[in-house]
Amino acid sequence: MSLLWEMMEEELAGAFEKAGYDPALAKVVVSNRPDLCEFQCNGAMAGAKAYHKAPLGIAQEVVNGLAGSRVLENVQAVKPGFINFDVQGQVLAKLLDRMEKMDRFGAAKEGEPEKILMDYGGPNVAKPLHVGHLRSAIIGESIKRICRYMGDEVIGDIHLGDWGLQMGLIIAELERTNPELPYFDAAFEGEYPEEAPFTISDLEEIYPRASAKSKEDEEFRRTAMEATHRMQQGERGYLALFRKIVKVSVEDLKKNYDALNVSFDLWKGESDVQKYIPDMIRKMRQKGLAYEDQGALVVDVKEEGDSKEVPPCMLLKSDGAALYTTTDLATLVERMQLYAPDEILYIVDKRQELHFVQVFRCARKAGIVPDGTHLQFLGFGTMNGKDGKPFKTREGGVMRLENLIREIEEEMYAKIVENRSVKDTDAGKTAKQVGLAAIKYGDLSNQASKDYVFDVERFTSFEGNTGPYILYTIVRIKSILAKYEEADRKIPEEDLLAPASESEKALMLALTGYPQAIESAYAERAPHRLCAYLYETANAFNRFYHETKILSEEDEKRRASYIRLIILTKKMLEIGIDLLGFSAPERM
RNA sequence: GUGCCAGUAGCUCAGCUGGAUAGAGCAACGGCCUUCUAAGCCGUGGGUCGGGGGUUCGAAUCCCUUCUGGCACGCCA
Repeated sequence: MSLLWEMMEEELAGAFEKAGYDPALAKVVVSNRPDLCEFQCNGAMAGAKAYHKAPLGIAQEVVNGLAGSRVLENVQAVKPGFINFDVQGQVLAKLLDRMEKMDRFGAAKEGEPEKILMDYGGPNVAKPLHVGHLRSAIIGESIKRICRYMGDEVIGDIHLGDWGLQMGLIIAELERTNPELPYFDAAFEGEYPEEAPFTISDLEEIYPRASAKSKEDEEFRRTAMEATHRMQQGERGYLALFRKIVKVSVEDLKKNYDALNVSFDLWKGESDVQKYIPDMIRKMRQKGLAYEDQGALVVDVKEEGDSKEVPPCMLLKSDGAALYTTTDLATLVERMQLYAPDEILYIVDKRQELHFVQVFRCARKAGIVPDGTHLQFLGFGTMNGKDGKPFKTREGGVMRLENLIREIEEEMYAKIVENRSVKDTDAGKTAKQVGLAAIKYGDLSNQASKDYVFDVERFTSFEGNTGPYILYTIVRIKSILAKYEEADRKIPEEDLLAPASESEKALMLALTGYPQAIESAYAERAPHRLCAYLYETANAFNRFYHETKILSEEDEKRRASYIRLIILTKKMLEIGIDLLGFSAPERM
C-alpha cells in the first residue's frame, strides 16, 4: 500500500468515523474523471444501504468533517454520492522526501522473506534456442529479480532437457558418421579425450539431420532409441559422449542467455535426478499409491470437486521406461532434499498446466513435497506472429533466437546511426541494449498468461508504449543531469518544494505510486503491472519536461527542487527496468 | 465429446476488489525543434466492451445462456 494512500485513507476514515459511519468505507481510488478531481472515494454509496440514508447525504457529512484537512484539498460531495478531492501539493513533496529515505521507496513485503526455487528457461541440450524459449527466460528473469528486490531468497534453476531421445539421436548419428571414435569402442578402457569431437555448430547440424532421418528411417530410429537406453543404463562410452554434448551445448547456452541478460544459479537437468527415481517409485509402491494399469505404473490424482476428470499420473510406461512426469517428480525429490524451499515456481508454457496439476498432486500424495512448500505453476501464452499463428521465419521455419535478436539489433543499429550526426563509437553496444529492451518490454508488458503477437516491425519502430520509450526518458534525464554537473553544480540536498505546475504535480503523483506498483507486480507475479507503471511515470515526466525549463530556471531553490525530482524519477525508472531485466544507455 | 482460457477502436493491448463521459500505443489527420535529445509533446476523428438474458442505485467487470477462436485431455517432452 502506498504511503499516499495510507495518508488519504486515514484522513477519510477519521471523517467517516466522526460522522458515525464505518471507517472501512474510506477506500480511495484514482479518479476516472481527471477533469474533476485527482482521487475519489465511493464509500458513501457503498454504505448507503446499510445506513438507510441517501448516499449524497453521507458524502456531505464526510466532506464536512474534512474541512481543514492537512492532506486533502478541494474536497466535494457530488451526485449521486461521490466524494471527490485532490492532494495538497506540499503533502506530495514531503511524502517524496520521506520515501526517498526508505528502503525500496516504501515498497514492503508482508511477512517473512521466503526461499523460492524458480524453474524457468528449460532449454533442450543440443537444440538451438528458439523463440519458444524466449518467454520463459524473460518472464522468469523478471520475476526472479522482483522477488529478490522484495527480500526473498530466490534460486533460479534452468532445468535442462538433457535426458531424452535427442541425446540418443545425436549419439547414433555420430556413431554412424564417426565409428572410429573411442566412445564407440566397447574395449576402450583409457581416458577419453579432453576435447569434444564436435563443436556447437556441428551439433546444431547433427541434431536436425538425425531427427529427420529417424522419421523416415525406422531402423535408425530404433538404433537411436537403443542408444538412448544404453546411455541411460550408464554405458561408459555413451555416458562420456553425453557429457561432452552437454558441455559443448551448455557453453553455447550460457553465451545466449548472457546476451539476454538472463542468468541461472543452477544448471541442473533431467539427467541429474535419474538417481532418485528407483527409490521414489519403490516408496510410492509401498504406500500403495502406485499401481499397475494396462501394464503401466500409475498414481491416481483425482480429487473431489474436479470439474473435469484428471487422468492418473503415469510413472512408468508399460515397457518400464520413465517419463517426463517421473523426472519432474524426481526433480521435486531433489529440490526438497537439497533446498527445502517455501515455494517452487514453474514458469512454463501454459499448455503444460494439466501435466503440472498431476505432478503437484502426486508429489503431495506421496509426501515428496510437504504442505509447507507452495507449488506454483505460472503458465505463459504462445508468442505468435503477425498472422496470429505461432511465430515463424519468413520461410516458415522455426525462428532461432539468435536470428531474432540479430534482426532487431540490426534495425536498431541503422536507426541509431541515422539519428546521429556525430559518429557514435558505442552505436553497436547501444543497439544491443535498446534492442533487448524492445524485446523484453514487448513481452513483459503483456499479461504473461495470454498469447501475444510479436511484431518485428512494431517492435523496431520504438514509439509509444515500448521499452525504448522508457530508455529514452531515462536518457533525457541523464543528459540534463550531465549538463547540470558540467556547469559545476552540486546535487542539491534540500527538501522538495511543493509543485509549481499541474505537470509537476502529476509527476509527483506518479512517483508516489511506486510502492503500490511494485507490491502488486510482486504479489501477482505480474511484470506487466510494473511496465504499466513505468510507462505512466515516463509519460508524466515527458509532459513535465516539455513545459518546464529545468536548467534555465532562475529561482535557484526551484531549480534545485526540479533536479531532485528528476533524480528521483530516474532512480525509480532505473530500478524498474532493472527489475524487468534491462538497462539504459548513456545516450541513444 | 469434456474441460480451461480468450473475444474491448482498423491493428496491438490496458482496464486493480462493479462506480461518473470505457483508456493507451500504432495507423489517419492537424499543430510544436535558433532554447535541457522530436525515439518526444499537444490536439482531432474512431468503440451498442462477441450476442442475448439476469443480479443492482450502478456491469467491460458478478451469474446464466449462446456464438466464435485457441489450447489441453495416461504410455511425447
